[in-house]
Amino acid sequence: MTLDAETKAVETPEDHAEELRLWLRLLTCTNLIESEIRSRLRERFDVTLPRFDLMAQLDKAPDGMTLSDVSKRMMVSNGNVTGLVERLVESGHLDRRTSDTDRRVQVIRLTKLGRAEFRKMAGEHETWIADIFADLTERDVRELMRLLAKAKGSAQNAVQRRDA
Amino acid sequence: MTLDAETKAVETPEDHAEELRLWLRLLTCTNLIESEIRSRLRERFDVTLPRFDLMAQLDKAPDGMTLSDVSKRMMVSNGNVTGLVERLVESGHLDRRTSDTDRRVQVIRLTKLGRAEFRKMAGEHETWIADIFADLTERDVRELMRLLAKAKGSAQNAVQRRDA
DNA sequence: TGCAATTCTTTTATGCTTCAAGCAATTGGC
DNA sequence: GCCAATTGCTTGAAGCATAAAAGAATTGCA
Repeated sequence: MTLDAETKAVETPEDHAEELRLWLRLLTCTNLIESEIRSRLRERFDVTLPRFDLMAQLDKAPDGMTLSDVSKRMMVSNGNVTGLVERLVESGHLDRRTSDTDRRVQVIRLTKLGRAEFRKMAGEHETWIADIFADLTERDVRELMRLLAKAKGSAQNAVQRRDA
Repeated sequence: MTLDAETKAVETPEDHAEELRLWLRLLTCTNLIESEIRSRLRERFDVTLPRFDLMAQLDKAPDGMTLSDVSKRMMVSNGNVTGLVERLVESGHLDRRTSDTDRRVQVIRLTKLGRAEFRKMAGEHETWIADIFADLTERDVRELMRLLAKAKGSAQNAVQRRDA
């Protein structure tokens, strides 16, 4: 069996068609769900996904966060956060102030309005997700969690290898 | 057991925390891989993922495709395709002509240059994906494929229900 | 103390993405 | 043959996203 596998690996340069199909399926599945969530957020609350995600971060940080913190947590660029925050301050959902101890730092937090709206959205959002995964059994969910964790680890290793 | 479950369902409005965590994991996992692929495409070939995806569609259609076809296949808006195609024609990767039988229709196909470059990129791309999923066993891949298919079906059902 | 390096944020240029509105060509019913 | 509806594409406005450069403030070290 081991010999066979090795022989094959030498004969045909490599067959990675399965992995490729897995990647495509992962991507389609995620995109399908993501675009459904975007639609519902837009329709129901007239809000975009990036705005929702930013508010979700801030909801977990009652004392506020710096723009850098947000940028790291959301895994998006600094410049991106600057613009996003600007629009959310504009609409009254966020409060932004310069830190007392370091004038380079901007601290943002949810306003009362922002928090109230987010909580409302988050509640519905959770039911949408449940609805979307309704056909999966508890066991399916557990297995997916496990395999996705493994896949994520594998991807992180690949990133590491390249960065090295 | 059944009674218990039902009782619980009535008492606590619902607990969908697991599904929510599954969604977040699916999203992070996909984003991690996608951004790694974007980086590599950019570094190695100075090309963006949307351009690569569009060329991938055209590589499978030697006789060309209409913009609408591309738009459906890629699941993006018409206006998006218009701009994408414009830039790829500009750079010499695509050939675009008005259909003989219907002057509304634009038919695009890869140029010789476009095809050559795409083939080169596609080859490396496949090895990147294999590298990214290297820690998964064959069995893991099969299981993930199966569960993602189920998840996709579940999501499609949810979309259907909402559209209805 | 002074100044170089670092850190935090913003700005700029470019590209992707959507939706909505609009234009051009074709089709279908009368 | 005519005209309304449909189809295919483009345009325009707004938002999201990045990388790179630059501007401010702080830190650390000689």
